[in-house]
Amino acid sequence: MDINREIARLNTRQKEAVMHTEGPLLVLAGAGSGKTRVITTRAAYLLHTGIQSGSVLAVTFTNKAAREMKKRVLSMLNGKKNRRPVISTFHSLCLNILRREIEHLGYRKDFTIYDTSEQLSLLRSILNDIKFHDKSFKVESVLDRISRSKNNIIPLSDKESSGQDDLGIISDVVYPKYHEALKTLNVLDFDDLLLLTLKLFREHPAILENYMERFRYIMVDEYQDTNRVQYDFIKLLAGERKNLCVVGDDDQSIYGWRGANLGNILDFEKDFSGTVVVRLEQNYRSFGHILQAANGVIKNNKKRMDKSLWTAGGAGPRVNIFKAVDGDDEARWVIDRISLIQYEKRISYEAFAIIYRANIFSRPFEEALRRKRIPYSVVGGTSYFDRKEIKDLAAYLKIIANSRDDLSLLRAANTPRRGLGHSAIRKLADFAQDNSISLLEAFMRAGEITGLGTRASGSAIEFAGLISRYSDLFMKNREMGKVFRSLTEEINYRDYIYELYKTPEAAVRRVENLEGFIDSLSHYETEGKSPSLHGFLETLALTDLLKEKEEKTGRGVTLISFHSSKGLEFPVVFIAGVEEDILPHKKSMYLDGAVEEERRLFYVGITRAMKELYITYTDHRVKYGKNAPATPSRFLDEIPDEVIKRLDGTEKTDPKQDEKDANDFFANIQAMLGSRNKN
DNA sequence: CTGCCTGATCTTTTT
DNA sequence: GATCAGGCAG
Repeated sequence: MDINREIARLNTRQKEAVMHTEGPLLVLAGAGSGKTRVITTRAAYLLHTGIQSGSVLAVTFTNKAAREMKKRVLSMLNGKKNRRPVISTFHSLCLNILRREIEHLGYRKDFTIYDTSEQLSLLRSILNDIKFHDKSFKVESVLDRISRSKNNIIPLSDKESSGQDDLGIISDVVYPKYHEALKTLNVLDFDDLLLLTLKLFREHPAILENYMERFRYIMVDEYQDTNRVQYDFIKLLAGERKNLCVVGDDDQSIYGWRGANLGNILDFEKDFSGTVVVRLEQNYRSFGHILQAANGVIKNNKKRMDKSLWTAGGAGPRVNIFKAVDGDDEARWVIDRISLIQYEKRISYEAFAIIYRANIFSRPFEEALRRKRIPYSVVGGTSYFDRKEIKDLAAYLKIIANSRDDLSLLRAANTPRRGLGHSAIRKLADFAQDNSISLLEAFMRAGEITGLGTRASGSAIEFAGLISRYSDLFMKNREMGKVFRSLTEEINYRDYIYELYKTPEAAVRRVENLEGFIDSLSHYETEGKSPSLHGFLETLALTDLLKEKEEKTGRGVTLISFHSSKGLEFPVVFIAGVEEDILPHKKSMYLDGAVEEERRLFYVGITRAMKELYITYTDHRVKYGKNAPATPSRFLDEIPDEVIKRLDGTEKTDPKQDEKDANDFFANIQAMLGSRNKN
């Protein structure tokens, strides 16, 4: 594909964004306005104008976005493989920098990364150590506080108005201990990746200078989702040159609750003088009526940059609103409707999505779908619980890669059981402490520990031997997959699985996971340029291999939360449970600005729809076991009357309008089938 | 260790 | 009302 032809296909605004290469640029990209296309074309264009390969940096939040962009840029750069931008997530960009430079901060180079569950077990063990057993505090909330303070995003109101609450006090006590523990374990958490890179840049201007020289053109995707640390990092890297292009949509900022700072995008012009602002308002996704509904809703927000979506396409059918009796009725009605549309119009089930506020609402829809034997897939939820075997084996790999990771060592040492009980572990840990050595070294020297039984010390020594033997093998051997397989065989992990899971089906599934895990290592090894165990563990930490597989297998009707739906599109969308206390959520009503975020959520949901949009709510809904009356969401009133079609007899509809709607819909089936891949 | 009971909680999620 | 974590007894 030729870059000039690509540019010729853009609209005026998009072109403006692509061709404006020097100085700060803010691209306000409305939903469905071809945002990704602009970023990728811009990257390709920059390289085309002769800018050095590797000087163009595009930062995203998710691996999925990064992957998609790489693919598209690559296809535009056909024949010029030597020219390619750096496209990376915040986290993996920082990880790469730290791998190279972290010694300047007094850390070791061979660190490994802890995921959330490992952070939690570390915290639990710290709380145990300080004999803090107050069960009114959840470890999760302590971790949340620590993470917030690491990201420098605790709202002032927390510290000042409410004073220091109890959770804050305990978090303040635990934070330094947690930090210290990570350092001795030679481990970083996700927040550290960003935070330490920022620290590195601040404390070592020469290093920052290096990276500023390297990345001369910076682009940031989903800028409305950046937090304080990310903002500082980008600002520092952009330096005086300020060839910084940020792309985002303040109207789609829905992650304020986890630290995203809407101010970053709203104040961009102020922060970077001379900013050029380009608004992308032409929408290529949805019919006009859907956009009118979206515009009508979002314009009620005070904190936003004024803009409004439009389409060169048709108005399409009106937005359908249905009031159900209760939650079950709502689910039944939605599924009947899906069934009807799919039968009449011969569209595949993949064309439908049901969007809700909280994952718990998927339940009645799942049941109704199952009853009708309609295929579906639920996106999100916490399904990553059932991967114990992955965590077990990852613990082995982690202690092999990082001999200081005591926590992983403990997990590995007892799975499968190796006859090392509480007291033996206690003695080993004390010995390590007294001699200020790592736990693994203590295992090696278990023979020296007085009061440790011969059986226990034998076990410990044997385990330490196993780890060091495999450390060597992983270092030397080029076939890590094979080495790993022999490790799992040596520890009889398969037998352990069969022992653990009574039913054969469960055991078989686990064994499949085990096999899949080994395969993913082999696969990583053959794909990558210079594979290493550390590299594999990084991929594991920064990308969820299992989850990505699930995404691909996603079949049938999609059940999804507002949050997860961002960035996706579906021909026919149902938004369910549009009621007060659900949307806006009950807990958002007291928080300043939170209702506006709820409104954005609704806006995101509406703008997922390409051809048809259905909004449902109920008269009564079962809440906490009680059947309580429900009130339609205040946001419903914000949709202009003329684009609404009531399907519940609340309003008399003009039969002629109905016929017109049906015709519009029919006329667009072709488009619906052929336009899944926009842009 | 396992399984049962009790009580607390009931938004959203990526890396 | 359902679910899950943590406590406690066996």
